[in-house]
Amino acid sequence: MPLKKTSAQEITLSVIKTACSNCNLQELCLPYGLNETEMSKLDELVSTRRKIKRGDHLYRAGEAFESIYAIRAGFFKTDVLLEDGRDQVTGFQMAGELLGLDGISTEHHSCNAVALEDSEVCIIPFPRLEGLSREIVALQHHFHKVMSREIVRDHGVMMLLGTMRAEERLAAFLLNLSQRFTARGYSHAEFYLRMTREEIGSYLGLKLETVSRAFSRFQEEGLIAVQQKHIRILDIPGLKKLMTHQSA
Amino acid sequence: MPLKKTSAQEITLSVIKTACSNCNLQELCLPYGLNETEMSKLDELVSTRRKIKRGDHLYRAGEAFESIYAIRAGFFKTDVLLEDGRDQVTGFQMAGELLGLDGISTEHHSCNAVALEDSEVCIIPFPRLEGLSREIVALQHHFHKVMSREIVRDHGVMMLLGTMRAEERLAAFLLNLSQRFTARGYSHAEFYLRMTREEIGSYLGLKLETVSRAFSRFQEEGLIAVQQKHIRILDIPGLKKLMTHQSA
DNA sequence: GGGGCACGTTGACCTGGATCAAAGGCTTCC
DNA sequence: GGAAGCCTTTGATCCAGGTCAACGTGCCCC
Repeated sequence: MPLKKTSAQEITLSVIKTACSNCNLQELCLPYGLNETEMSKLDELVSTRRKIKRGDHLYRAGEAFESIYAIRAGFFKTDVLLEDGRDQVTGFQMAGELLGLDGISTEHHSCNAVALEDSEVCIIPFPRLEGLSREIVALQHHFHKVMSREIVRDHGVMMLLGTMRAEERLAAFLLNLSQRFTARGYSHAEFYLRMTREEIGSYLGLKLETVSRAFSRFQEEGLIAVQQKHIRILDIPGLKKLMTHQSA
Repeated sequence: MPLKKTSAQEITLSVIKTACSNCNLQELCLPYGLNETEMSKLDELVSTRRKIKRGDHLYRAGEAFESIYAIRAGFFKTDVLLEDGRDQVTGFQMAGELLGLDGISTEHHSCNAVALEDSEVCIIPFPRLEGLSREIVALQHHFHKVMSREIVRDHGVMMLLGTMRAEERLAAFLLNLSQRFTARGYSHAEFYLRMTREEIGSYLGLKLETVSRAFSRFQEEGLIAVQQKHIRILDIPGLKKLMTHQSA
């Protein structure tokens, strides 16, 4: 149901629920820093949602690029496929994060986005976003920051893949998840992994067995408690130390 | 020497030389797709240059971010430093490419940019670029594409670091350089490397000895001719095959 | 134009993580 | 509720690339 500008008295519960101006992810997502008037303009733009079932694709590499997506709820992975069949997970995305920025470049998506649990995204038609960000300085600037942040994040992953040993990579991965869950108001010490050992390994440039062994080792050393996908982090400073101090 | 707006008859040779509208890198750089009027507006913005000597920094991690830079001539590397002293080269940049996009995110540069040969950059004050890209749709759109391209490039490097073996990485690296030199009108088969084996290794997540051995191996197999920094590519299909076919 | 030094090559050996293999536990879907 | 299959763990072995070491080379600066 597409949504038109509404006066105050016409606002229904469902409208309230679907507007950026009422979204509790504002601070993490695209609307960051907008005033009320600006926010309501953005509301008009971001009016449709899409639910994606666990295991389904939000988009696939090669498809025409039309929109970016803000994750309203759920958890995704993005991955890239090489001609010879090898693939790699390039990232895991959670609520408030944007998907699809890779597609702007060629006007075709360059990776696959797959839901790792039942999820919902806000659809942001890209040409209209460009239009609005010509009007709203704060939106333009924040969008640029978000793209830049993605570049910085990728440099961090390159660093991880290029210089860290297996256990350092996994420690960095867990600390990163912990920090992102914290920013969303969840426990920083206890969470369910949405992805398999193989997907973690793919992201970290390791084989699934190595990931599994590293988890076991962390458990032996009292750094974490693992049971399958359920993780409890017991010693954050310990993990940090392991990450930086190991191979000086 | 800062440059002010000039009327037609005031234009000197040095001004002509320094304008985007007369730059032969237009097609690769920021002005791509602009009409004449738009180009002249961009000329006003991109009015100062800076020369950087081999080995000098264009900017350092932590410095306040104010401008992005378009490489007018020369060759750069960017690298990131970890607290424990480990570092990694995150990219090599050549004429027509932009530097500094990582700084938008936090308003501080997140990596170092170092000239690998005597170089010259055009300084593009970022707030003014944002201003102009609110006026010029084509500029806005192209800038978004450039940032997105950087994200896609980084995913390619992650892929390389995460899934490829040493010789595949080096083959991918050589083919990428070859293709970028070609786009700039240089020979696709013969070039001087501006970086050391150690810098190549850092970028590719390998040790310098491994890079050196891989070069020797390629030479034995007749794929390339190497003498120190001078490279001649003899068998592009061979390198491509090696890149994809190896570990299927 | 010569001396020093950073860069590059090559060899020998070692090791972290890949690979191969097998068995046990969850989840999911009839 | 039961069975099938996926996911995970753990062990044994292997090897690509790292590490250590020594030597060669060419470039740059005085």
